[in-house]
Amino acid sequence: MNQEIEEIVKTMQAYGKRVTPQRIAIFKFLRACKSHPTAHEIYAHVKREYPTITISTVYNALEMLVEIGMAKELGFSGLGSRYEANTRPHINLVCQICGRIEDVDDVPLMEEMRDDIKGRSDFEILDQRTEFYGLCGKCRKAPGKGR
Amino acid sequence: MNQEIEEIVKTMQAYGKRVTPQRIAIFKFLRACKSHPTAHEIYAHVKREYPTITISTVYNALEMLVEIGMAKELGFSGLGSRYEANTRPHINLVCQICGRIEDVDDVPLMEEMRDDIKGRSDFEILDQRTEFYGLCGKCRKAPGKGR
DNA sequence: CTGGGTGCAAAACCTTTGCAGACTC
DNA sequence: GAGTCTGCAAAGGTTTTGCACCCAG
Repeated sequence: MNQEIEEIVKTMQAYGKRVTPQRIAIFKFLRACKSHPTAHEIYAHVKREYPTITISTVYNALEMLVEIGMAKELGFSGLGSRYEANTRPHINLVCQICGRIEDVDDVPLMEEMRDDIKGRSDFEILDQRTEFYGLCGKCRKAPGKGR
Repeated sequence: MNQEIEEIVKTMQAYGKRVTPQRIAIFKFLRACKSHPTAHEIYAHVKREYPTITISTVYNALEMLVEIGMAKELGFSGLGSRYEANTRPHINLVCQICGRIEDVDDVPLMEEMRDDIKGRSDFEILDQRTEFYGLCGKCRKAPGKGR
């Protein structure tokens, strides 16, 4: 953990961003939490430690984390955005029943696809997002147990 | 065009949905429009032909189209959702300057990736979304000309 | 005719903005 | 100390909801 915190502190400083305890707390939660939380979920969690924090501070911090490349924002239909600290290219498996999101890392095909697109168009790729929607293992086995 | 309309009418009927002129107009626009419009853009366009239509009817129709598999909704951070009638698996290239979205069809790697994920996890894949973010050809050549 | 859809208004929700005071650097 | 960030309040924009009337089946 300390190592990760040092990394984020250095990155923030490199970008001229100020290191505040609220920002550290938000990042720590995002890093530890595998569930791709919404801004409100992050807010609810961090509020335990910093009861005076507001949602606007959370949005502010998240925007900054995305800007310096330490977080990613995933916009979904209607439900608002979810955030994740896994910034390496990976695939998200989104369960349509329980809403949970699993990561799948180390997918060499993602790079292949990137190269394929590069060869086909004059689009300059800077970032990517790959998602599969369906049913996670739990929800397949336990129908009707969703949110 | 008539063929496509017949197809959507049949599909709607198969799902027990009512076929209204507003819904046809919305679908026709979505089918013809390559720009992945927002609900408001669709509303603005269809309003020319049906001046009494409201945004809630548009949302209603779009929800139905997504439900019966004739349209897809792409949620983005903050800016609201965009809709498309291209329901085959494809890649979207999203320009971060001008906001335009290009489709890339016929990417066999998408299927390979699907199979790869199937082999790795017990997640049942029903749908997918693949996007690359960056600069489209025009915006690469003409910097500062964005929206 | 019957139920679903449209259109209207209002509400709900998420996110952004403006600003005074606090804190990092 | 200077300037950014926080916290508070309010606004903005998108999407949803409730309901009377209307129309497709």
